[in-house]
Amino acid sequence: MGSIGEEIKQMEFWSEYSKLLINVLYTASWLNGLQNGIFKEHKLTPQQYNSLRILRGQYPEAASVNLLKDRMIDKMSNVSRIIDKLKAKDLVTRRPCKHDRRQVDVTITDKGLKLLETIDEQMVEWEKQLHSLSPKEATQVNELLDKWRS
Amino acid sequence: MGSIGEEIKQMEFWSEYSKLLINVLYTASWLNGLQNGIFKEHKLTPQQYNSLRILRGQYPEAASVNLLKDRMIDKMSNVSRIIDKLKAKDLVTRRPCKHDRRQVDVTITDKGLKLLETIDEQMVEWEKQLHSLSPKEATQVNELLDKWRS
DNA sequence: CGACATTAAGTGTAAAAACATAGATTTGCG
DNA sequence: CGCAAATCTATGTTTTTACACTTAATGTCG
Repeated sequence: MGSIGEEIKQMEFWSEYSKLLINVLYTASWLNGLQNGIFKEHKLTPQQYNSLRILRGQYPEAASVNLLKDRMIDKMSNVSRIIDKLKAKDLVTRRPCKHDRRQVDVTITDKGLKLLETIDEQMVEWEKQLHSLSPKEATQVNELLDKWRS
Repeated sequence: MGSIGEEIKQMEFWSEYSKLLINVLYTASWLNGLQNGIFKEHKLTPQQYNSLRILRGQYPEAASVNLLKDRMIDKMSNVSRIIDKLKAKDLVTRRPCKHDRRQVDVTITDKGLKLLETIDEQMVEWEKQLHSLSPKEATQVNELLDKWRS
């Protein structure tokens, strides 16, 4: 636990909402740090991984750059260049969309699917570290975060 | 609500922990996006803001670069350069520490304190948008996130 | 004291993010 | 149809991050 974690608990005079704000940002950063260990092994950035996951969700259909952008965790990403990197590693293909020549069809390759499978295995192991909440509690946080954003 | 938010709810076959992982990352990105609006007005990055907040917490004491690093939400930040930027705007001072000449004493200036006060006001207004949870629910999420990280 | 490990802060560099904008295509409407 | 607005992707540029390394100072232990 970092010192911020301690600090969050001590901010008695702050509103619960301020605490929640910082707590969520801090927890996300903590998760990112942990995940990066796995990503780095495969020379992927979190965003590249995120893109591949979305593309797998569409497979065997293609996804447009815009669809990717909409579904990315980080909306500000420059998807074109992320695709460039993935294409350079043969993890995706990119070809013009037939029905709308402005669009581009991005599809995950077998190599990309295989890489995700490998990472899946590691993720399953890694996620076991995160079971300090009961499934019920995890569900509860999920529901409350959804409600918060609504 | 972005499409990921919808998607999270639909991932019925995933473990609650996977959902929670993505949900926290997504919520943090959502919050960052909202906050950036305020920061940009004042030409601050989230990390510069974070540093200023920590320095205000220490005021009128100084903070070492290491103390800042430990308390930053994002641990990977290069604090030296963040301080450079803040110093260039006269929001902090930097002077050698007397007791340990390796260390540097970083202190928030009056200008920095004043800037934070301005931002505080905006934040209070902004945070009102985040009251779709009851205080009790906010407390609950805070407790559960703390437990999750432990 | 003196060699060696440790700690603190800063820097060089390549990669990635942020932001604005361009170029090409499609859409909608008079 | 024909033109303006909207949409989709890509690119140029600046700033920030990630990571390895350097320099300086302190701590440790013989």
